[in-house]
Amino acid sequence: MKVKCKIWFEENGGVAFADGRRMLLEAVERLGSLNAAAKELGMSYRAAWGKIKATEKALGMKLLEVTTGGKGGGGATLTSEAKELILKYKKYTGRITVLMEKEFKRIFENEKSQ
Amino acid sequence: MKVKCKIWFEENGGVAFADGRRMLLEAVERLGSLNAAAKELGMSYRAAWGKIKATEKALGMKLLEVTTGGKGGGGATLTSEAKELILKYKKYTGRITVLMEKEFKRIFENEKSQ
DNA sequence: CAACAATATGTCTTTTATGACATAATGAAT
DNA sequence: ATTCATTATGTCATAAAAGACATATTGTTG
Repeated sequence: MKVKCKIWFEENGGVAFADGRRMLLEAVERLGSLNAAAKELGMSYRAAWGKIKATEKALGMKLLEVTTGGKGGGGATLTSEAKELILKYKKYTGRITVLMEKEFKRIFENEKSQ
Repeated sequence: MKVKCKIWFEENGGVAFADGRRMLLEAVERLGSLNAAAKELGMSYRAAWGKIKATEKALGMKLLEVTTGGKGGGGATLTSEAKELILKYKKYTGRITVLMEKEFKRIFENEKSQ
């Protein structure tokens, strides 16, 4: 038996930010384009854009700095808020994952500590 | 912003056991009947039964000791495996919840510790 | 000013999950 | 043997989530 965990952030009740969104933002940061990021993750641009918008609305935070037109048609980069968010998110989830593994071993696999 | 977490157990990939199932099992233990437990939780017997069956299959573990017929029509009680499972589950999730709160404060609210 | 590649949205379809309905089967008690 | 409240399941309807399709907008570059 394995233990799993999904960690996400909420603001006033609504869904907000979890691992899928984090990967999407990281891909945008790396590729400089939401369209390219969506392609890389195998999802439609429409879906990716929708997730970003929903997250921005839920957290009340602007995530992408966007330009349209121009050479290459435009692009998107992360706001500093977004960068800080994914940094803290990764730090947090990494730490929790370690703690969960440790506690799981303690409670479920080390019978004598019951 | 708040952090949320859903913890569940898996066995070979499938869903298995999380908080809803735990409450259902506890209600069965208290009431001696799956039917009564379902009523208490405001779900249909069909749904409750389906969840139990799915969990038993996923974990490869018998959860309910069942009798049909007789005075009162029958009833259900928890197997010792089931009792042990919810005990450990509660212990585990309780511990993780505390740790998550603590880490959240440390990473998201205590700026100087960045 | 026409072309281009990306952002920006509305809408429709498909899939998936959840719950509702109906109907057996059980077996002690009467 | 009839009754009764429960377990046991198949099937169908409904709701929610995810994805597909189409189309407009933008603004620099050639």
